[in-house]
Amino acid sequence: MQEKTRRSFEVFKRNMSARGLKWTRQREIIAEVFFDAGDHLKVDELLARARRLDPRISQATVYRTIKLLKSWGLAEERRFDEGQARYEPLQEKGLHHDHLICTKCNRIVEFVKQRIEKLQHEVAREHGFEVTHHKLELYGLCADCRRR
Amino acid sequence: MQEKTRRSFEVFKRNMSARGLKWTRQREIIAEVFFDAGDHLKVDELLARARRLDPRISQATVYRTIKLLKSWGLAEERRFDEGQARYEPLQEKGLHHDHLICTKCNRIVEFVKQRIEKLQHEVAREHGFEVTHHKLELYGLCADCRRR
DNA sequence: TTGGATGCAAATGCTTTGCAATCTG
DNA sequence: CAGATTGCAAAGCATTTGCATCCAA
Repeated sequence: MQEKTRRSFEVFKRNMSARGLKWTRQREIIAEVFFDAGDHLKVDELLARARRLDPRISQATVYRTIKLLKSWGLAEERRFDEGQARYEPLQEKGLHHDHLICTKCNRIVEFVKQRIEKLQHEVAREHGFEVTHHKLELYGLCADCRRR
Repeated sequence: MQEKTRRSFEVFKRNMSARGLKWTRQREIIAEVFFDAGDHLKVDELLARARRLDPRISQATVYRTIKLLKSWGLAEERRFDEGQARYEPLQEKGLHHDHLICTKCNRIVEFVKQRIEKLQHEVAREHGFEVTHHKLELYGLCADCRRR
């Protein structure tokens, strides 16, 4: 298990006991797989990886566990232009990032651009809005796919 | 019917005959309601309005008509943080805009910010990407809801 | 007349939920 | 042991589709 996985893992575990919830084999496996992946996994991918460690894990449990992770700020749901949602481990708060998505190979690259965030707040202010969160997705071809 | 509605309406009609498709009562009503609304309608809202003009129109036909509108660049599908998609009439090409969405009253405000678009291309270039389209949504409270 | 269009209901794909059986604290 | 959790299958939603009927060209 990677170091950052361990940290998130512990937070998850602590949240469980703090709320009188139970620490089960399923939750342990799902959390480990999820935090270790670091990727933008879909539920079926997460389920497949979890089942390598224990074939009896059900899809329902994966959905239920993700819901807990989301509610405690440990996971974020992303909906790109696909049918299913993807989930991504959230490390420390405040480090918001956005995504570049290759429409050919589905590669997902994260980026941070302070100046864009600033301009967003500027736009919001002009319209009297107070922004709580935002979504910025850039779709196109990645370097590899452009060459082909 | 508004003037801009009429223009889109004619483009739609011309596309029909040019492709050997038929101009039906349903398509006429759905297109008129859609272009006149100018808003970000959900399918059930569009259906309700269409049924005021003809109660027999089916949901399936609304979905099928929207699919045509999308494929000809006359409608754009938007997926904010809701279950259902919203559709918006697309006037002339090239005038891209983004959205501010009030999480309390669901008001949707459109905006254009050239400098953000520029920065997006800059980010893409840094990562070797070639952007074809993007999605920028700012969620928060609108001026009215902030006061309350 | 005839192939496209419609309405209906059934089918989909993703996600959620009810419930009996099974575990954890 | 009580109450939380799980697996399973059924239910929910938004959207799509098969098919018999209908209609525009």
